Amino acid sequence: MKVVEELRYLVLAIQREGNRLLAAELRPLGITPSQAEVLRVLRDHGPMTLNALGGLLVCETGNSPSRLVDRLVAQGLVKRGIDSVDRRYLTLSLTPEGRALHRRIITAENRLHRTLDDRLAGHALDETISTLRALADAFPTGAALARRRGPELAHQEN
Amino acid sequence: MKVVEELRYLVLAIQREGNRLLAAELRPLGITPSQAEVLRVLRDHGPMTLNALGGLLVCETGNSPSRLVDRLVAQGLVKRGIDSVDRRYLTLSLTPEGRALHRRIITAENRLHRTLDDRLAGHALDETISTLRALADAFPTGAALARRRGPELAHQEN
DNA sequence: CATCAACAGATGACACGACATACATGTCGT
DNA sequence: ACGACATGTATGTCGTGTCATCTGTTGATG
Repeated sequence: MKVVEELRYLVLAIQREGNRLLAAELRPLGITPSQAEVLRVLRDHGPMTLNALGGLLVCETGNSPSRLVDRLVAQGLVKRGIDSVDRRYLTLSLTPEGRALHRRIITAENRLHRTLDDRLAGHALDETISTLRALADAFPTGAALARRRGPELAHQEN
Repeated sequence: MKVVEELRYLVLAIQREGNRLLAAELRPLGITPSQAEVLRVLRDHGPMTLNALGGLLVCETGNSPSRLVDRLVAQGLVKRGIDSVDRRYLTLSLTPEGRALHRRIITAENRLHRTLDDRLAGHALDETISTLRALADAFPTGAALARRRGPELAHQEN
């Protein structure tokens, strides 16, 4: 089995299991990992339009996460306003309930991170991270992640 | 952002984009990445039951990939027989069409692998692979991958 | 033999995730 | 002002992926 192929399957396996573990942690909160990512981005990067949100999400390639947001609005976690000067734009922001839930999400994610840290004990992650970044940064969702890492470092934002 | 958290998002981004690229390569063949994995496992590990297939798939945690197989049967790529001595068991095997398609799948996957190799040029993958294995092997689907790497090395197969 | 537990697989329900397309709103050239 | 075009969002469709539950078959227990 080629090295790059094993890498592909390892990434697949880890993503699946990580997602399953996180889903289990989040289930008591009534949300999914993708929904948690939306809340997190809205929390960290203030009110924004649907397109801008899509550009910061890793979990969706961007077309536009209308339906993902729909469910959060239905749960009262996100407020969807209409921009008054250009009515094409939405203004997405967290409701107080969304902000409160965000704190519990952090706790749940931290439990997952402890689990992962335990499994990774004894492995230096620097080289792994930099290798994976080299792969990811060339892709749109990898770029989304780079934007979230440090907006000040990103060039040519649209 | 914690290191392990960045790792989680990198894995997510790479899995998504890798899947998208592979899906694009496979689209002309009329199958999806998950379906390709089934064909590959059936090809490499002979006829088997649905449960055994589930145990070797990374793309699904195993409950049982009935519906995944359904579509392959509907396309005439997989034959679903019933074990004559115990009618609970299926006997899944490739049809000649499935075998023929498998060769074209290999070609498509190789195109993806070349793309990934290019992006990874200059990065030594050994440490990355071993770190990711440490993470994956503790999980069921990671164990599936380990079984596919070398059945002779796996202990306590069920 | 009757019953029941264990097991293989199928199915229902729900939320993604990707793609294509439709709709609504704005902009710009003439 | 009008009409082509661009842009932001919504929606339809399809194939997963996960969980829960159901059905049918076998085998063990009495």
